[in-house]
Formats: sequence, structure tokens, C-alpha cells
Amino acid sequence: MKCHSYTDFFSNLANESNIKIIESLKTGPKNVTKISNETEIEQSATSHRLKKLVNCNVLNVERKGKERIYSLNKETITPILKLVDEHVHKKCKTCWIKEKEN
Amino acid sequence: MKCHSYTDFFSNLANESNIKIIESLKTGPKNVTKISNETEIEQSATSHRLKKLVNCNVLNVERKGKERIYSLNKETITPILKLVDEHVHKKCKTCWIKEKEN
DNA sequence: ATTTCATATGAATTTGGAATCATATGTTAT
DNA sequence: ATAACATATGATTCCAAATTCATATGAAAT
Repeated sequence: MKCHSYTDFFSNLANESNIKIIESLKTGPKNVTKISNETEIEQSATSHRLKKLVNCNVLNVERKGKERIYSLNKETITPILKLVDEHVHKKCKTCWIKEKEN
Repeated sequence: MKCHSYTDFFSNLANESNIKIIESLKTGPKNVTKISNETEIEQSATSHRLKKLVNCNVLNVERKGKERIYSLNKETITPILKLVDEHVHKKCKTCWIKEKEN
């Protein structure tokens, strides 16, 4: 259930839904409903994904009334994403990592 | 067939076999048989994995007689692995990314 | 030309994880 | 206590990706 390996961690970044959620949370902490709406991942699926992301310390949760507020774990995922993004921009001109389409 | 997205790339690092292969190649370029022996991934499976890794520019190949020599693509995967490793050591004391067991 | 070694390939099968579905739990308001 | 809202959970279904298996290709040696 906990995140034990190198591969366990990376599998979170190898999943489209998870990336969407992470992207969504870059603009700030949000509750499940809002995440679900923004990402267009249905509620139940969103909860399942969120659980995994928390288990791997990618996200934090805190309760606020009947809601649960999820946020990026700045100590872990943010620096890694930053490093990877930098690398993508600096080193990969003919890039095999496509920029996220917006 | 080619590696197009963020998630495609990370899926390479989310796979135990691929990590084994990458680890194996950290000590230098090798042919398929040697990789297969070191990683204990059978020949056919090894070839399949290698193909994917090459498609995502994680590895390079070159022919040498009847062998094919695979090597890490220093321009791409090496810097990322280095950055991630550094991050693991510096930032994750209570670490959710287990050090590779040897 | 035939054999042997090295690797690749395609199809079939297996499997692990994700989406889905139905329902449960928990919280606030009335 | 009941209703309405927010989220989680477990089971099932589904699917894509990985293994496996059998075989093909290709290169060197005899």
C-alpha cells in the first residue's frame, strides 16, 4: 500500500490522470470535487488516484469540514518536476518529451 | 511507436525490468546477451524492453559484427537520473524512494 | 552451403493496474 | 432524525502492456 520503490514512485508520473491532477494542483490546494471537475476525471476515479498519490507522498491531505483539501507536497514532487522540466527545456531540443499541450 | 509524451517517458522508469537494464548499463555499454545475463531477464524479453528504451531515446544502439551494443544515452537519461538521485539524497530523509538494494 | 551464435520479431497469453459501478462513511444543515 | 452534500471504498470489469513462446533474420565461422 505504501510507496516502496523507485518504480512505484515513477508509476505515478507515468499515468495521464495523475499528471492531470498534479497539473491541476499547481495552481493551489483543492478539494476532490474541484479536482474532479477541472481534470474531468470522475469522482470515484479521482479519489482512487488521490489515494495513491498520497501514499507515495506526492500529495498532502487535510480535512476541512466535510471536504478534503489536497495539495502538492512541495518537499518531494515539486523539486523533481522542476528539475525534470528544466532538463527538458535545456537538454532536449529535438525533444522526445512533448510539451504539455494547453 | 516513438516516445511522444511525458507519461510515455516516465513509464520507462516505472518498470522494474527497464530499471534493471539501466542499472546494468551504468557500468558501461553491453550487448544483449550480457544484459540479459546480468539482469536475469530472458533474451526475448530483453530485446523487447531494449527496443522501447531506444524508442524513447533512453538508450543508444550500435552494431558490432553480429552483436548489438547498447549504451545509456548520456544526453537524456543520465542527467535526469542524476538529478533525481541527488534529490533523493538531499531532500528525502524519511525516504519514500527506497535506495536500490545491492 | 551449412552450422552456430546473436538478436529481433510477431502472436498468444498473462497480468497488474485503472476505470467503472454500486454503495458505504462521514459531515453539516434543517 | 433526516436529508443533502462530499468523499471513500470494495468489487467487478476492462484494457494495455509485459512475458512468454516459437520462429525468423542476420552475421561470422567452418
